[in-house]
Amino acid sequence: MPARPKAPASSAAAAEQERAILSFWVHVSDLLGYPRSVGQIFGLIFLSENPLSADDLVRRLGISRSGAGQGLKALQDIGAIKSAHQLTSRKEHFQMQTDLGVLVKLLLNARVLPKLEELSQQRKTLDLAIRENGPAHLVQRFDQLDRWRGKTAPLLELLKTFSR
Amino acid sequence: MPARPKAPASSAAAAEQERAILSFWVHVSDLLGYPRSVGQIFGLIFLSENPLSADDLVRRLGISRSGAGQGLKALQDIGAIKSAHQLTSRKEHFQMQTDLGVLVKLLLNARVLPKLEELSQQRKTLDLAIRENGPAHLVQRFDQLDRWRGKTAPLLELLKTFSR
DNA sequence: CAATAATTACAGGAATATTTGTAATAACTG
DNA sequence: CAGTTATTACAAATATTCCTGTAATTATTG
Repeated sequence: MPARPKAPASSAAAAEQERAILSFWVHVSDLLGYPRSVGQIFGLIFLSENPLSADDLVRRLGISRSGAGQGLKALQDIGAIKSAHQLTSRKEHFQMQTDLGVLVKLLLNARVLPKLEELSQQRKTLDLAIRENGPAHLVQRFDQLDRWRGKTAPLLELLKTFSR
Repeated sequence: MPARPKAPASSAAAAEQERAILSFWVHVSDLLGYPRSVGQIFGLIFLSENPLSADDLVRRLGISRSGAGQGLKALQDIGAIKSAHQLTSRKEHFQMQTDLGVLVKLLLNARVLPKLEELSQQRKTLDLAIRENGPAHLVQRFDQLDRWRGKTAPLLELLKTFSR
């Protein structure tokens, strides 16, 4: 019987549950535009009682060492995980950020809002230029965009407020 | 002098403006997870005073006929453009949806919300299962997720309300 | 401070996504 | 309803993204 030290209440069911949880985080990762492996890595860290090293991930996911490194870096950059130094080992270990609320704010700030801001800025510039010297039908197009903006701008403001 | 019938106030500047507007829509398209060509196609339709046919797009973007067809289909599916039948030609022509507010709602409903809903459902299932028979440290993880949910759920509700 | 262990940078290869080309289908015209 | 024009479906080609393997760099230990 292969050794499996931790809480294997019903070993098969537990394994299935782990699989489902990994799959959940892979979906989240995908929704946010991160590669599959990033979701898997976060999933394992979420699942694990103790902090994990890059080599742990290599072993359990079958990915390359550098792939693990890249994924961990991405997760650290957005603040989803943080380094947790182990006394017994020299390798760097990682655990999940305890306050996931912070994570959401960081994600909005780092990925979503900058893009939206840039688009909003671009739109404003174009709008001005077109109204200055563009053909009539394009002015009309930007009028349409303005009406759209009237409806969505509150939502954007809310997102911004939320992310502070 | 090559013929250019419409409003060429200052031909070079106008061309630059068109390029900037196309680029804007390509960015929007990318943000929403659509390929580049979809953004370009919508951009041209946005720019054009009159409805455009698939062949117009082929000519002006240098893409293939079937690529144009696929892009147009995607834009129709989300309601960004609509078919506008021309008396003079047998080809199908397209113009942009006049009410872009509708577009935002459609996008939310068709792309964003379903994914969020599915994740939310998955989370609920997992949470229940873990609390029923999972190890203590995982129960704790889901407690953390719950706190996160407490902060983001209102935002989700708002999105849903908004999209109706 | 030499020797070793761990992480990072980056070019090349594998996997995915997008675009094209062709062939089949559908719609219109005389 | 035969001939023509337009659209759609789908396999193959191309481009992009992601992952791996190696080499260079940094950190740690004795």
